Amino acid sequence: MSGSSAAIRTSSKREALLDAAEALFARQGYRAVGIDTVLARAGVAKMTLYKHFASKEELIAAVLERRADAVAATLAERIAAAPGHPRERLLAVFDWLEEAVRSPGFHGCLFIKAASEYPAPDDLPRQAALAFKEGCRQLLEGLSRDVGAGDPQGLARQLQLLLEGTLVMAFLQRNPRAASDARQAAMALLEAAETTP
Amino acid sequence: MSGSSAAIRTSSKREALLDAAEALFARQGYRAVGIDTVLARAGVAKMTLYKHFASKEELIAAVLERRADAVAATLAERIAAAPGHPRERLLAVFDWLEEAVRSPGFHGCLFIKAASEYPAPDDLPRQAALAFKEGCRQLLEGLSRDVGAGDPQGLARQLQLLLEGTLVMAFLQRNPRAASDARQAAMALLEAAETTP
DNA sequence: AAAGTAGCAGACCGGTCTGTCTACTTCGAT
DNA sequence: ATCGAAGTAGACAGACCGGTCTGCTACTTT
Repeated sequence: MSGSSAAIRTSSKREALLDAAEALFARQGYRAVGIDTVLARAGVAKMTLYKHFASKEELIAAVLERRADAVAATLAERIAAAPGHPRERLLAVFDWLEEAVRSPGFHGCLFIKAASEYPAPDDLPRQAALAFKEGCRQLLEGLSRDVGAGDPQGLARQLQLLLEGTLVMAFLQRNPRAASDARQAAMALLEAAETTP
Repeated sequence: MSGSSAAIRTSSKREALLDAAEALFARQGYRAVGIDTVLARAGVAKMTLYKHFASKEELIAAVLERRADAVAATLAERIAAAPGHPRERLLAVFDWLEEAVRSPGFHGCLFIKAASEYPAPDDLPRQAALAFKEGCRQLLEGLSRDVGAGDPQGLARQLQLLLEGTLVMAFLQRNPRAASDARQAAMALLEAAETTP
């Protein structure tokens, strides 16, 4: 089995580590969870972890990158499945948000928390978080352009504030209501941006 | 000096500890900073810390409570100083936000980060964060009522999303632009809420 | 002057952290 | 059958953690 270094990148042990790490970090925080806890949950030996990742920080970064890809794929899917009207496609993002926040596995935004715990500019987790949020912004900007907003970049940034605010408040209050508030606010901003070119 | 327990609560050592802790926690995170680092910065002995606070977690909670009071006082002041029009008073909150986010001492919201690092429902820091954000919501609700919004509670929750989103994005991007986006979005939401009672 | 107290420095405790290393097993490919 | 890679268990290092405890100093109150 898997003798090449390409295979290492998709090793089942590697996936098990990422699964365990993501679940534990999401629930308890990054610094609060030790390597040994991750190993025990993944059923993997310590040396195997350090064969795949140079350090705990790189493990965290890998978790974030995998999660970023998963979110991007899900969002693309939802947008493609939405009715053709650009407005509906943009609102599909907020529909996804509502679902994400309602999910029992939701324990706050993995990226925001990562940046909170590794705040130095050159910390890997912070960089991964920044890259992900920039990707979200670009997605919203494209959708904003499609709806014909006068200032699609500005609208995208405003919508992102609603999105991030929802992630924070839903986590803090343990209550998904923020998501419907965000959707309603997004519609209002959308209307204002459409009529004010 | 200060022999009574009332005096202990305003001891200069206590203030020094809170000052040092707040500065260090804000910059590096709560779990990343050890007790000894706080002690060294405050110039205080370990036993003195544990005379004032039962644990590190209670120190953190005390930092958050003091900060909550300070923010509430500043906000009340700004609102009182704003022109009489209710709309201007509400926007004064966003003016404060812009200043807070522009300040060189800004390293993200102390409360959001506390909840990220101590996410269990019965963790003191999380509870302090929740209480503070609820206070913010109530403040916004009062101001929303004053401007004559049809649904002041809903508007307040929407505005809070913008606020929290700004704190997150300004921290992540190390860029205060989010604050002006939030202000602009707030004005749009305000207008929509005024005309749609 | 005497007594009490707030604060000091720093040793100390048990435990946990990340990361390294060794010796052994498992198993597929040759 | 054998060789080598991947993985395992677990000891180990060295640092650091939060928290406790013991003396000692200096000052305030009586």
